[in-house]
Amino acid sequence: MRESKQRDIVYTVVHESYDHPDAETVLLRCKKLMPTINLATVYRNLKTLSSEGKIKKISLVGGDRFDTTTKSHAHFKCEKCGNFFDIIEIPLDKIEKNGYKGVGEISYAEIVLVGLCEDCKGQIN
Amino acid sequence: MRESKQRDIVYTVVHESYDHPDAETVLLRCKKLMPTINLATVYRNLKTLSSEGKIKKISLVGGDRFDTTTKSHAHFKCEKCGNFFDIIEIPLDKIEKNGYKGVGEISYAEIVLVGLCEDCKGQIN
DNA sequence: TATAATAATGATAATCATTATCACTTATTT
DNA sequence: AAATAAGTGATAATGATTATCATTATTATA
Repeated sequence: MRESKQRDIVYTVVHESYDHPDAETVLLRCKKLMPTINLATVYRNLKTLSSEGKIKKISLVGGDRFDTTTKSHAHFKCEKCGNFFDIIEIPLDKIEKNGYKGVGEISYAEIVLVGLCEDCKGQIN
Repeated sequence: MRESKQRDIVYTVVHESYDHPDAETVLLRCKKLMPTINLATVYRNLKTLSSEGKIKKISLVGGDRFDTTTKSHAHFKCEKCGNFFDIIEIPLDKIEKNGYKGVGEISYAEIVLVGLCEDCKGQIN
């Protein structure tokens, strides 16, 4: 694996974003740092960084999202406004590892809790 | 909402499948019951049934999957062989509902545990 | 029960996210 | 500094899903 300015930029952008951007958004933010950077390069590096474990990919309806929190944590999605954010880490052992038929070993959990965010719950409509 | 043989068939197929089929697989199974049924119709009805809450859509890398278990339950995906199945229901209250900043109300959880299935764990390689 | 109104279908084009290709550029090795 | 090959940019291709639209089928009503 060789160094590349583009890959560094993609990592920096994802690492400094706290809103779980999708690939298109990552591209836009990268362009502020390097206007010539290409969409394919962003996808390529999102994939590379993801398989290296340096960033985390969250598969979601409407496209993948990315963050850099390496610890296993859950995401919350508001059904109403679409707001999407982290919730504090859920320890894996809370989801008992044993007793599930067919499961050998759990390495990580993808947890998306869906409901209403505080703001939407407070609204009349 | 009017009745349609096609929608009934799509529902029946999803309901009687225990392997979380994707849209293409649902189409193939529907064709056994109605050879003229169309892919667009399958997609349309998967969406309709899903927003009605009659079937459940699981967003996953490599395309959406469907099942009819309405109760909140978790899915397990083997990293090695791709095997994908339900694990017994995880009660929502085990994931404490309170104390997460910004979360108003949780209606359901999408939980995918990723790891190795029993068979793959047992293998040498 | 025939007819009108309109929801659903089938066929297919369009869209959207993502991946593949390939000539060119750049980082690293010698 | 030249050789090697990984990485990039531009763009075509792919695969899943959605939109369009003429035709068909379901339901309400005369």
